[in-house]
Amino acid sequence: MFTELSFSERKRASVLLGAAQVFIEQGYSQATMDRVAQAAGVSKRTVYKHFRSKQELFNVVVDGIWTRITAWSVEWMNPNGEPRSELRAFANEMLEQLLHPQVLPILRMAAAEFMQRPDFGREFYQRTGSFGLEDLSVYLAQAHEVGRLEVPEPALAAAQFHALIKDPLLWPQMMGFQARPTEHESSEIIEQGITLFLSLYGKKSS
Amino acid sequence: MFTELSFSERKRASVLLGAAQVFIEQGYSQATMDRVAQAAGVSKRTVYKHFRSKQELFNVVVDGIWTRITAWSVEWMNPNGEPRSELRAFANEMLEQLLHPQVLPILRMAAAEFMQRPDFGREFYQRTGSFGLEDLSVYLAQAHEVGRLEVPEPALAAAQFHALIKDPLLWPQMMGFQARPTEHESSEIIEQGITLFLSLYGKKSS
DNA sequence: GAAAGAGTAAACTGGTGAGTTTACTTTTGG
DNA sequence: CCAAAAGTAAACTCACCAGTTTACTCTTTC
Repeated sequence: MFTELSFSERKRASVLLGAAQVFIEQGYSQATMDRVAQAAGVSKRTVYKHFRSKQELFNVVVDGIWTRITAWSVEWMNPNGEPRSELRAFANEMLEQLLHPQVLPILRMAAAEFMQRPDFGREFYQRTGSFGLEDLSVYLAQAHEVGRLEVPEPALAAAQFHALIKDPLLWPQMMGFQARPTEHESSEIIEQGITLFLSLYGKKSS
Repeated sequence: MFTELSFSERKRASVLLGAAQVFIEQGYSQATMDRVAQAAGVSKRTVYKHFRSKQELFNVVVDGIWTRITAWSVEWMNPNGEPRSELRAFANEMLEQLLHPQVLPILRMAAAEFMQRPDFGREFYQRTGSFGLEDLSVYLAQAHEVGRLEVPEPALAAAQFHALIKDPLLWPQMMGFQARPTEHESSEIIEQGITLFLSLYGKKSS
């Protein structure tokens, strides 16, 4: 069943959609409210009916995208499963989130924006930093418990694994390269990352 | 012997200094040319005598800081040295560059700016991506040659080591945390990173 | 030491863009 | 069906800021 949206609610949704599009392709300061209204197919006055200011609109847009994207949890990780394939699944899932076409522009704008607003920046990081980091940490601890892995410091190890996968794929994207890595490149990085990771934390027996 | 600077050259230097300061603390679009002139202790007209436009001034400032910072080479790495201490020295040197107080704002502005200018972004990345990556790769290849390490794919391994050190320290900074990591935190990350790295690429004998 | 080139302060131009107002039309809900 | 709430288009206010002009003064150089 579809949720019925009133006329007004539909307009509000249009504004958010248009704003997301414009902010993502122009960045905060380049985006104009006229452009937003145009992209939303709505009058400028309507934009201001729903959102007090450009800044407020921006906050709502970022928050919406961000919530949708970071709302994944990794409860499905199985401590008794074969570590290599558990880690592979995690890595693929993480990349799915990170390389989502809406994420990168948000990260970039965020980096620039938060130069001015360190308070907001901190709160933002709580969510960014995550990207499944805590869940991974929990999995590692459990797998250690169960004897599948040997991970005395799960939090540290989780950060290391995270870095091995995230950095080589995200950093070049952040810094100007726009081509999304090919399936082949990503899986090379993932497999080699896992190999390195397991060389220290894997059970010698397996 | 000091290089003598003419009156005019000194003014130009002031402009660059003031501009660097203003751009770093305000970001490109927030910074105004009046503010730059003021910070430089110079009239606005003089700013425009030396630089055609705000954009040109920005380019020169970024380029200057960037060149100064990335102009380090790692020729001193010794393939016959003890790998752990060679890697430790490399990591410390890299952090020195990365956490330089002028670098972070530039990285952030770059991320935001280059959203609009992918061409410049690419060139920028050649230098960013590096941060000693190539030198590290060469070292690993040589150490492999000499039998100190076992690194069949030096470029890949270099990227992995880079990620292990860079990501956990730089990413939180990028995304809003402003406190520079303590000496203790960094060295923990470095030591654990090296341990993981050597567990796969180190000679079993050593 | 005088002309040319560089610097200064302050006012000005022109464009842009956030947010508002106006005069009107459309949608909604009792 | 009819008020009031919401929407529309377009013109308007107002602040801000890149870049220029003016009417001077200070440095340099020949």
